[in-house]
Amino acid sequence: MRIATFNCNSIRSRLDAVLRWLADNSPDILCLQETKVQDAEFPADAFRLAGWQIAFRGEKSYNGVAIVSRRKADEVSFGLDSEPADAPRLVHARFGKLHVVNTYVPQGREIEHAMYAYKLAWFARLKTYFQKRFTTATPLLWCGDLNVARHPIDVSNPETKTHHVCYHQAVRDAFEDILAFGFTDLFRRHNPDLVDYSFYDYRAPFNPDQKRGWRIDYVLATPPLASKSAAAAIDLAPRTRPKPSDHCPLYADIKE
DNA sequence: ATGGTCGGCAACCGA
Repeated sequence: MRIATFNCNSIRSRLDAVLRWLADNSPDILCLQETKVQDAEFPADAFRLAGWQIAFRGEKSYNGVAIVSRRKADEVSFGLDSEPADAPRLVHARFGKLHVVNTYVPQGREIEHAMYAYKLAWFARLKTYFQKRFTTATPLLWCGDLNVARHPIDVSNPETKTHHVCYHQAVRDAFEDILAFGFTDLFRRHNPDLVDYSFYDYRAPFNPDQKRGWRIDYVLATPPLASKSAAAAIDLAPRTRPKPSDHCPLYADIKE
């Protein structure tokens, strides 16, 4: 089976790009982030007409997550179950024994901003969420825009990014603390030395060789699935199409 | 070099 994740930066604006990516890549499950639309205005019919099931939760202008799937989920839930109430940043779906958690982690704005403390707390809350529901024996995939680069190889010019909210030591530590639950970073497992990014800031447009970016989107798997993982890659194609995206789809192939 | 461009939405916020 193929599982993928894509921060689409507005599902209405990127609808054609997403449907084309689905048709071209035929994933079983695609996790979307930053759909940026209220549920009543979500273009669900376009997915259903193309043969896809979809579960979504969003709000006006910001955030929003969705899970597109060939098969209908047996169970869907939304959000962290702890206080304070959170923006629509998490959707969980179960397909038989397989659990998928799709998150859009708070970006954090600035190290000194309250949103960065919120981001660090969000990671801690997510760890509790996983610990309460799952064990390392659960076939579980954690996907999404996690707004953190793990290692120097995962960001261009890392020495200049140590005070950035997506590479600061505290957020990297918070991420590793959740990975220690038992997650394997499938892209890095299959491409141990490959410099490939999943995000390219629109504000750095003179980037023809894709040399300035970040690997902040992930497919993470617990041992029962990591052991069956066969390949993982970032697809740069949507960056060279008529409506280029800042994030790139990332997918992993797992043997049945 | 400390900028730059998007998307939503209708002024600027967020990334």
